[in-house]
Amino acid sequence: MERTLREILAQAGEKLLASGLGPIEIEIPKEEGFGDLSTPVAMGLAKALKKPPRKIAEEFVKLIDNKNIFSKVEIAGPGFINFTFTRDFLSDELKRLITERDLFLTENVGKGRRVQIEFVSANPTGPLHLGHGRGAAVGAALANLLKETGFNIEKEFYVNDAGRQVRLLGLSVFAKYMASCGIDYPFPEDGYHGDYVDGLAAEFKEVHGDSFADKQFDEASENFIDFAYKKMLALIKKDLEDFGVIFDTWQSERDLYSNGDVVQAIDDLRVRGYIFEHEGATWFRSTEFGDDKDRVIIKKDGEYTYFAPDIAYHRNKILRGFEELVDIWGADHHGYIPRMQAVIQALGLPPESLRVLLVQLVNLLKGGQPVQMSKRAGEFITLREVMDDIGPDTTKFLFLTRRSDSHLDVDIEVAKAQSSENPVFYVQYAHARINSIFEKATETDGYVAGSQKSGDFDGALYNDEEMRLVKKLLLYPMVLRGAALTHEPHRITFYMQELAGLFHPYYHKYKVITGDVQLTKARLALCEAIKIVLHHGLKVLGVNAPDKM
RNA sequence: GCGCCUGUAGCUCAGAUGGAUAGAGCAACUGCCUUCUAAGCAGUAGGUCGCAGGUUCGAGUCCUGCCAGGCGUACCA
Repeated sequence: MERTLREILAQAGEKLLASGLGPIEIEIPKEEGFGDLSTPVAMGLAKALKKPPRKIAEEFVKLIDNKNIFSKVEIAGPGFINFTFTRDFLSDELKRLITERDLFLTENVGKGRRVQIEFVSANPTGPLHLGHGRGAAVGAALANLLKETGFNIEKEFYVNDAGRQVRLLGLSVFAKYMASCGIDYPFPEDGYHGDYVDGLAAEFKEVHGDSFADKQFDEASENFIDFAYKKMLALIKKDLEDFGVIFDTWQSERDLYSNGDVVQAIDDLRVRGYIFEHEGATWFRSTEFGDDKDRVIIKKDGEYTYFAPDIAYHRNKILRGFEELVDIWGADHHGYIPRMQAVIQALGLPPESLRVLLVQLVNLLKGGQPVQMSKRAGEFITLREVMDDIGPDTTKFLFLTRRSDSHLDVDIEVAKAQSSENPVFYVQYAHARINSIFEKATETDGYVAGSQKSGDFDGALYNDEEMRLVKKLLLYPMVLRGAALTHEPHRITFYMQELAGLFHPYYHKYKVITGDVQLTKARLALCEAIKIVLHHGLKVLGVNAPDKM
């Protein structure tokens, strides 16, 4: 529907102005009286053409072809052009939706462009918490969105298996292990305190006995670090799998060092003239690209800062051939965006090659009271706990009903209590109900199972409520496209709720299966179309579309 | 101090690239199950879009200042 209008308007635009108008804005009017779709294009041209908007709108309307698909083209308000489609056109579109299915719902805007989405990338030093879960839900949904709109997507988890944090984990486990061997060993000041650390120490002892009891940490560090972070990584992987989030690749930070990527990346920047030495340290001149200050990448003591492997990692992504990089970070890392953007530009790429999506941390409440979370003290609610309590579908939906950069309060008590009246069930229920109708229809004489898929029905039989549903369905491709281009999966969530919100009252008011064969066929077709769209939307969100509930 | 994000109904949040009379869910109250699923439906309410200016045909949306909350501002990760 919107696609057709977009083409028609573009043609008219070329006639109006030889240079064309560029992308023409198409809106969904707030009121039904304003037509099915609308464009404010004339108002935007008023200044350039030095004519009143309504006058421009009139001229524009004259240039529009294919008028037969509109039942009304109206100039309204300050200069809106409102389009109302004919029933025949809408009915044909619905038939296409039913027969072409996903092909009709999706539009190839990506044209196979290679995009990598890196998300979660939690340190393998403990279980995933709720914030990671939110990142996982958003990243997976975004990946689905972009896949459905023609992008070539790879999902990657960056494993911070080098550096201070995993070392600290190893040391924490070492201390607990020593204690369990009856040896007094000081627990590291910034060590990890969670129960899982005790678990790791116990497991280690089970495997190795007390054969390490006479060792210093420096002698045994690799044993402990490797053992601990690999266990944690396996746990993270399992949590994500159970959450329904599967990664294509897992990139190890250690490999960046052993491959020589880190050294090469710095050499590369040096050749390009963005590296300098100052007070014994090696710096990256990020101010060249708008960062507040230059950044150290090799410290006075010869150690790399965390920034060095990050540079190498992003360079590595580019060398792998990705045309666009999406990083999903916790909002507390927003301060790193300028320096990462500087890296991208220093490597010769346009700044828009890297898009950083910030996911706000999740604020956890328990019965209205904030729960203090501290990873170091081992006090935090894990994704696992919430997922086990309210289920992966509800958890994901919850994370996806809000813009990713908005603060999110999750009251764990409320989330549990509301598990049966959560919006996700509202949407899933619509899907299940339609399936139930189909089951009933196949039992009824005259309706062969799946016959509604042929698109053989008479759209003229639809009443107002049904036409409203038809139009809503035909807007889905536009919503999907918009959500993909803006990287905003929550738009799909809202659309899903709106669609279900039209279907349930309709279901309640009208019987689909009636004595009238033609009417029944038409209604089954409409239900089929709704089911197709619900299924597609839920798939994008990573949520199940159950046939029974 | 400086930078980024947020401020919309009692609560949680949408609001599309600057468009027409600012929306939904939850919570509250009242009704509806011999019917294709009551995880549903129908009805009832709520607003100085943080405050003050500005830009223009038009501002919740853009700009400036202020207020409030969060985060960041390391040769930590």
